[in-house]
Amino acid sequence: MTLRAMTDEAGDIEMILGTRAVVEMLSGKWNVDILYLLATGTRRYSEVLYEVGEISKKTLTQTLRALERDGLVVRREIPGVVARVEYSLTPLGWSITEPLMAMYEWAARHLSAAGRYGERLAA
Amino acid sequence: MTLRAMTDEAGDIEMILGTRAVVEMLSGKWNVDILYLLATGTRRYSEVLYEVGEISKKTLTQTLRALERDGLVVRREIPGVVARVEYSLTPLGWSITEPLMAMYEWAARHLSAAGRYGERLAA
DNA sequence: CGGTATCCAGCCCGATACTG
DNA sequence: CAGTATCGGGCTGGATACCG
Repeated sequence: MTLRAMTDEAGDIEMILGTRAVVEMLSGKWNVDILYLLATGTRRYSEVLYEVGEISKKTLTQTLRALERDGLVVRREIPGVVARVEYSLTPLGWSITEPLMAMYEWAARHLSAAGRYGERLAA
Repeated sequence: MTLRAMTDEAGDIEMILGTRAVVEMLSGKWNVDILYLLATGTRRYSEVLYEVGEISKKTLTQTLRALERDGLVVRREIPGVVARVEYSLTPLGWSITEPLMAMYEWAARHLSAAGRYGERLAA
């Protein structure tokens, strides 16, 4: 669907609000990383901490809580002697991989050729 | 294309970097608004200032410069007695409306049903 | 193990005032 | 008209230490 066809049937304001909402859900230094990680399977807190890299525990908790509030991630406590928590994508979380793919494909077609996102983030 | 098919042929790191790059280009309070505005046609600085709403001149200039550095927007000075500058989308700027549409469509399908976009969702 | 509590630096963004 | 200069508040994210 094109932008033009879109603007004909949806108010520009709704488009702005909707798009902004998605961008905000994905904004933050680690949101995309965590979403992609959980898309490869459920992880425990400490696994996310280790696999994401240099993220601090505070920031990890903050980010996971935000993703949870947005309905993209579920937090599940596993009963036991020691604390054990698992995080995984919700159906909504899975569905957002579609726009995520659209973004990646766009970047691959328009940015990677120019080597334009190599310096954006050193992970 | 699915996430799974994607991860098979592209490194996870490239996916993260590419997606992050797009999110960063769109992050910021006014980026999406300005992109959608310019998608409806070229505007002068003062027109953008008025049509976007409560944005300050400083922030508008900052945002336009950032979009320009990212190659999404062109700035053109029109010779004349008084200063006059026009902003419009580049081909790259036009092309990014595709992921933008993907985000809006996702929001329309998954978020608008739950009410306002500002609200959080239940899992 | 899976978090909180605290402190703190940096940046994003706005308000206001001034300029070629 | 299209900015820049300056000031400052608020939020984000990291460092470190502590806890059930």
